[in-house]
Amino acid sequence: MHLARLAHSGPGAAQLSAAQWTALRYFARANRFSRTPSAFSEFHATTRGTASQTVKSLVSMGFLERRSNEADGRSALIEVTDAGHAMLAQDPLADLRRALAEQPAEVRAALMKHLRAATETLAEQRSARTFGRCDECSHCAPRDTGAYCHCTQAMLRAEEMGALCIDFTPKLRSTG
Amino acid sequence: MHLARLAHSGPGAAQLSAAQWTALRYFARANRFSRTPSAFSEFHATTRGTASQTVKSLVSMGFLERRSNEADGRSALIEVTDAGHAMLAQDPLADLRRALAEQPAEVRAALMKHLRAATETLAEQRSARTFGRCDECSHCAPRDTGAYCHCTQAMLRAEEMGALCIDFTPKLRSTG
DNA sequence: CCTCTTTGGTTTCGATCCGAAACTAACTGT
DNA sequence: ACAGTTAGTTTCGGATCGAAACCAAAGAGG
Repeated sequence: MHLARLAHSGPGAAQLSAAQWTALRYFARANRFSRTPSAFSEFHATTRGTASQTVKSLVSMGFLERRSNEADGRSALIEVTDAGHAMLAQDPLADLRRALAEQPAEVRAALMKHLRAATETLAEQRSARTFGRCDECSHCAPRDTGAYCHCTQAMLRAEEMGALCIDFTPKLRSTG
Repeated sequence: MHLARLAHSGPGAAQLSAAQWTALRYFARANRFSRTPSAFSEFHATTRGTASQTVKSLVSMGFLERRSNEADGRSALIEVTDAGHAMLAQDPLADLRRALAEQPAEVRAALMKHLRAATETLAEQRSARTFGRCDECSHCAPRDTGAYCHCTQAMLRAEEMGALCIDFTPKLRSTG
């Protein structure tokens, strides 16, 4: 609702547009299979054309870097630069994060859990994707220190397990 | 976050812009002291000029009606028309409401409570207003079936107690 | 090898939206 | 009466976004 508008009225918000902030956050959190303009366009519920412009603007500002994907000549792999991470430190939504962080841990966990459930219900109605973490995805099978992803048929390192993936599919919920 | 974008990608969303939906919802929920273009501009964290345009467009579409306020010649009182209420029935955010309504009642209550706390913290940092319900406002003193508002110095009927007010001030939280 | 289709991505164009600034009119205080 | 403030509008220019057209690489099927 208007929480988002409120959050974006902060001091550091003027430097980037709302769409640019969202893109920067997305590419900082998405895993290597999901750091493409197309994936971001789905995440942001917009068109590929608009997403392409947003990415282009951030690249020209030096906050994102575009690399070619040798496995697929059409695709591009987007990385957040050092300047991009520095900019993220001034994220106007960080205030909101801090506000939420003041809540006790178990309250936060319950909040996230139910928000996720609502999001999934909504995404299903919109026939849109959900975008979840690898360690909560049904494609992932734990192996050694990391995991094997049956979807991308690749090994994931432990530090990648918390990243967002476009192919996320929720694990079966334990009944009850 | 991107929940809002997702919610707005529904079937009926095309008929009104995001700002217009927000305005329509606001004027349907705000009490009689808060149904003005200025109050909406604060709620939406935008300028009075932009809010004026949004209201004007909705009036010309027949979803809002503008009445003069005899107590203050400058001010305008905005009302939602029957057509406006009919349009609200197709609110793309209604899907989100339904998704949340599937959660158990006490979970919803906890969610609202903590979201409100986060909003208040954030609003304080932004030196913005909070916009809460009259029955949770420190200005309200219960009287008979309604309440007396010390802020506007007016009697509120029982059915007005759930409306949003621009002058909302949270009650003192019970310590603990 | 050669088409057809699909997919990832970009560009252009027009519509819309929005914020800043200038302005009018009505209220308030002295 | 006068200055200062507040509610609201209008205009203008910039930013954004979605639709459509387009290009190139990857598959599919024969």
